[in-house]
Amino acid sequence: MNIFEEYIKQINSLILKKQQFLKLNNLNNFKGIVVESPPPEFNCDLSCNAALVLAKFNKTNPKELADKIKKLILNDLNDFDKIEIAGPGFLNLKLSNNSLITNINKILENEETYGKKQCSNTYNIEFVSANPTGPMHVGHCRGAVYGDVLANLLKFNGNKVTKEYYINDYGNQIKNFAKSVFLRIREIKYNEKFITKEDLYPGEYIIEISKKIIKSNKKEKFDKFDESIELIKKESLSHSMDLIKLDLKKLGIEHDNFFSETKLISNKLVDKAVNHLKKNNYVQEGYLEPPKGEKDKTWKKTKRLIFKSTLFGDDTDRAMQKDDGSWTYFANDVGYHMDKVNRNFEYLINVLGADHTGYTKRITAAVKALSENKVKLNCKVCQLVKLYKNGKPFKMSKRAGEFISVQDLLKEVDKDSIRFMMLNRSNDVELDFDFDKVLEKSKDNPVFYVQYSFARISSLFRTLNKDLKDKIDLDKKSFSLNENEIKILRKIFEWPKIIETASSKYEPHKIPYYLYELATLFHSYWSKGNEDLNFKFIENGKIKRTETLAIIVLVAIVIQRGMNILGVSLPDKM
RNA sequence: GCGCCUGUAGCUCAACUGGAUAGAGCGCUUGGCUACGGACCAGGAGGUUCUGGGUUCAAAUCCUAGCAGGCGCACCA
Repeated sequence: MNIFEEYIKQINSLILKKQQFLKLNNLNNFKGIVVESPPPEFNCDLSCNAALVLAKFNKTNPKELADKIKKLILNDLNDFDKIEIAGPGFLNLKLSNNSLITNINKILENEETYGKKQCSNTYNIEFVSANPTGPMHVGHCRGAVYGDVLANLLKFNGNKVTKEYYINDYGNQIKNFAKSVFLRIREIKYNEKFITKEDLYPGEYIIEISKKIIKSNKKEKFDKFDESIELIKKESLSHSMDLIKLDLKKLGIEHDNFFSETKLISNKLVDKAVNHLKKNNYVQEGYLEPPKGEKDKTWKKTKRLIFKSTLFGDDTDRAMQKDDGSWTYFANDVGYHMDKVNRNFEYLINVLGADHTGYTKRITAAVKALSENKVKLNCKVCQLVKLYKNGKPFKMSKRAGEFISVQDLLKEVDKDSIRFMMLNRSNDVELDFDFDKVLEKSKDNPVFYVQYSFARISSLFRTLNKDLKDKIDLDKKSFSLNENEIKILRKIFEWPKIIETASSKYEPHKIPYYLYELATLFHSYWSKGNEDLNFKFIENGKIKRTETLAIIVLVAIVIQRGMNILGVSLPDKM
């Protein structure tokens, strides 16, 4: 149920019915006409721009048109008490008490699904996909939470969502990773000193993995790297992925599918994808231009397979093969995305870190080519996270430039705060994450502030000895809302719209912002009781007005739905 | 040189995707509350929305030319 959508339908069909009376030649399919919530200073519930939009297409005076529409609405629809024309021709509508009650009851009766937009599409969200050469660092955290909440959001609306992790377990970096483990094993077993080199991974976790491998392979001698490489690769990858999965679990994230790059190669998915593209002439042999900007002396002009991604909006065509004829990383990814397309997803979403900005065009182009434009791939880039402590840039690393791991972060900050704060910004803005702020129990800390409002509500219900799910009967004769309640109710009406834009534009940050605003209105109402005893909710252990109870339950419902989608807990005592 | 992102109050950011007098938090400042749950609430000051041009009833939002910052710009992954 979405109150704006319901009334725009009614208003539009009324206008259609009375098109001649309104002297409108062109309705332009009602494009751009919306009902929304007006700025608070216009004390009304809904606002509609129909006259403004239609006046434009019919070259008439918007205010006069607004006046006609106003009369029609008051005549034909009985949900409204009063309509005012404001500004250039906005219709500001005030709902009657009866329609307020009807709308409140609708929400109370469908509390589990309030805000849900009925959809049934299939989505694949690929996110995190951190290299399996080590544990997750903070940089991965933002994309992880973003992807997870996006999945929750789309699922809430009834879509089928597959959360996927692409494991880059192929290529040179994995070889170096295995080599590092091998050398650590030699170090432990034969006391050979581990020498730090550029390509090798020195981290503590490598030693842990090495120990585990020694333990599970007591007979193995680990004499030559070439002989042990397969065994080491397999086991260390599995240990490494376990570490990552554990981190994710602690953040409340679980993927549905892990897709291995190695399997992609062994199943010849790349060859299949390339052949598919060749048939359409999207891939052919050719030469690439040397990279512009800094001159690279090692550049050689070599004939190779090239994907014509410029046909699909990329800036330059892309190499599918290296000099030695093997596939590039991109070619493998094309194979992977061919598989996604074949699995019949309607929408693909890739959540990437800021360092992959330059990659999005080519893979988006590839999906267009692979699916003949039928499947939409949307690459969402999460900008950097900057860590602060006490307002100062913060580095926990022993050596400069080393990333702070998720484990380190989790030692200081709980999952709820991490999740909420990681979404408290639009994904394409850099995010400052302050360790101290996040731990504060104050208005400074939005997580706390929202949770606190729910704790207050829970406490209220304990005092009343009532349950949030108890039925509420609103009396039509005596029904009236005070100024605070009407403000809150109007905010509650906005919830479905927040869900709608957050999910259709992939902007989950709308939710924390909204919840914070809702919590503010509630805290404000609560405090009114301190100034004026008339505003106290309870008298002699009983609620004074049923209306208040209903409004508070609505707040609880929306905060629960919202925090549920964010994956943040909502304690009833704090 | 090229691409993507960003530029809004002193600071960190919103702005229903083209709507009405551009809003929050922090900081500054004035006051109130001290247990329906205290960790809050109310008010005040603070703006050329980076700059110039354009599109229209209407621009922070769209187009265009610049400026500034960030991230990238392999046959790495």
